[in-house]
Amino acid sequence: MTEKKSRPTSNLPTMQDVAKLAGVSHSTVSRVLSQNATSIRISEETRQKILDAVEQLNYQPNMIARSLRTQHMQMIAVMIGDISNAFYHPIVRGIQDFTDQHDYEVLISNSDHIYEHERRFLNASLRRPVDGIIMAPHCLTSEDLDTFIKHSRVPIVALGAQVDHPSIDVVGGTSEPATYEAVKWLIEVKGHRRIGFISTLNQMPPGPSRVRGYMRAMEEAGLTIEPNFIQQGEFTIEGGHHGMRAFIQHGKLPTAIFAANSLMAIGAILEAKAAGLQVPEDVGVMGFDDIPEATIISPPLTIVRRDLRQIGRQLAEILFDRIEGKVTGPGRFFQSDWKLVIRGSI
Amino acid sequence: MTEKKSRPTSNLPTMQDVAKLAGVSHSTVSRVLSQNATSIRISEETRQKILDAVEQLNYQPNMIARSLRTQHMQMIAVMIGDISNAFYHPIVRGIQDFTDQHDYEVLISNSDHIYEHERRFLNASLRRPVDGIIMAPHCLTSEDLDTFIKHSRVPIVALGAQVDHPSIDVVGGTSEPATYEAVKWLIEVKGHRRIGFISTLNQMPPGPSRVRGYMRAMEEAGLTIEPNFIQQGEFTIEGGHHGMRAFIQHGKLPTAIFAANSLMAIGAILEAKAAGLQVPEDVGVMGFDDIPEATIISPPLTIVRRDLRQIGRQLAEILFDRIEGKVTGPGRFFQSDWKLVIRGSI
DNA sequence: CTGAAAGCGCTAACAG
DNA sequence: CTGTTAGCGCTTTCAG
Repeated sequence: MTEKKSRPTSNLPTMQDVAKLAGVSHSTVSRVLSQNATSIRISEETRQKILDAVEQLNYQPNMIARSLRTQHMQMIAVMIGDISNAFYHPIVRGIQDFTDQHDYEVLISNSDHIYEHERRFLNASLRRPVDGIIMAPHCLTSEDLDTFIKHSRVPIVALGAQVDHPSIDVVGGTSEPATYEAVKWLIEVKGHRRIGFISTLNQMPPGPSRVRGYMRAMEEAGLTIEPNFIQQGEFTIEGGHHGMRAFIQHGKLPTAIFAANSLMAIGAILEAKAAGLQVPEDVGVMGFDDIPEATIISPPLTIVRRDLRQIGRQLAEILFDRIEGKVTGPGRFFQSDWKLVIRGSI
Repeated sequence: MTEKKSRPTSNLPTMQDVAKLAGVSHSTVSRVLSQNATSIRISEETRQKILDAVEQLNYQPNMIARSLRTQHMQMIAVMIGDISNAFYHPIVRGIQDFTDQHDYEVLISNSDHIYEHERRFLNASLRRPVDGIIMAPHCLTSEDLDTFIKHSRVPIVALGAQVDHPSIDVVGGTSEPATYEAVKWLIEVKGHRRIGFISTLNQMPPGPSRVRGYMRAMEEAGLTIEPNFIQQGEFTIEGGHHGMRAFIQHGKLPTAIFAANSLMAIGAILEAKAAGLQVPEDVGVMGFDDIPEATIISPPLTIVRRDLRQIGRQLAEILFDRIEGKVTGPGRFFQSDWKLVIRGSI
């Protein structure tokens, strides 16, 4: 009844309110507030009036309206596999280190390594146009990505070497060489000859590359990979349980087991200990990636370490190169560093 | 040069494109696409034409434009303390269980328990108007929240009993009673009399409530809390190291130590073992909240368990009650359930 | 049942 | 230096 204007969709002050209070036009307010280095200058007097009004009303520009106009959201979307997996935490942190500095927001999705979720993520990023995408794709085919790219110009950076698309930047490529080096170290330095491997056996990254690294090292050393040397397990603690159980049931235990990630390695150790085995005396275990759990488990896990937070920062940096137009052209590839961290588990 | 229209801000098809292709007006397209149960009906023929055009162009409505119009984003903001803390993972998952179903997006921020970050979060939620907020506030004062609420109608649900604001829903209230029960159990069932406690000593939740629960149980049992029984430590593994080290250096070790969260409990166990102590023989340790690390550590941790994923779902549900207008009025309070899970560490 | 037209709040020419 | 104006892409009256 007392309403005068149309529906007051929100009680937030708008630029108009600020303008009215300051006695100027809304575009002047806009100019003061978005002080992009346009050579235009505003008289110190009006500027101050406006700033006062802003203060008084606690005005905050509406990002939706701004986005609609400028066609960018100040927001990137990040798809990780699983928020519960500590592997992703430093990566997300690294990304946020960067986006915080650039005043961008981060939308996080879990794919759970499910194809449908990965597709949904892509579509959501289309509908709610984000300025860039960082993803750790697992199931997405090159075609999916292709279709997406055709429909949208949003730059994408992928984590993991598996995405093979000419206009997607990729950070990764550590899986094969790092696994190779690690297994080689197991053979040459630690003297193991019967080395087992736990990984998923499907085609989803990073399983295949790590298996390849393992096989290359074994073959180069002239070691035979016995049929039961490669056991199946998901990239979780349970996967590790499962893999180790399979080894134990087979009877002829390898002397060392390389697990394709550290969660599996931990599961494997837990399972071995539960079965009354000593680690590393009866069987050594090695993992991939340094997660906090690696030093909680006893014995602490020997692992391949990458600087995950740095990788996160790098992902963001690479993405922003494109968002800001500093880089155009075909997708680039960045290989991460890694090193062995030797602890007690092998 | 070949451009006809103004700048093609994006190559995404718009509703106009669909309309043109289908030979109708864009408002008709809108009506077909946002099939809100308005009694208005569209002829099956036009509808099909439009749907075909949508399909052909792979059209996805632009959420920014829609949001500007409808004044809601289909998005909620979640502020957690720290993405690396496993405590938050099932909570975030629970929230996403709910939002996925309702087709809402989730914006995640870490506060790192830093006041400035918490304020920034609130302001960001104002600028980019989200439809609702779920937060685990640590440093924010009631005044901060008050100011925020005055400026915005966005509903807020807080995790933890510490927020005392009449229009914020709260889920929590487990800290004091659960700690009390746990310590009581330590005394009555396990027969401990010298029980230590590790927590932060500042006023930031959930420290104080847990300390209170501990003190109440001790006092009720007529047990004296010796000066060195309460040790300082952050809510991290390092905090636990630190606390346990303090106990050890003091010489007179309690027989049992309750750590205000499980990360600290793990740090404490690690430190005790490093010092050559046996857990639980020399000193028992108990934690708060069931995180995966609790069963990786040896001995596995005895803890207070809450159904964190369920709490996440509940948070979202409570929030949506308000987003959808099903609930209005003063803030409600929801107490979570908990129970003791007895494992090897005490 | 469908089209025309009016904005949501903001930015960015274009005039003055 | 500042105001006027024209949209960004969509939803939603209001006419027809």
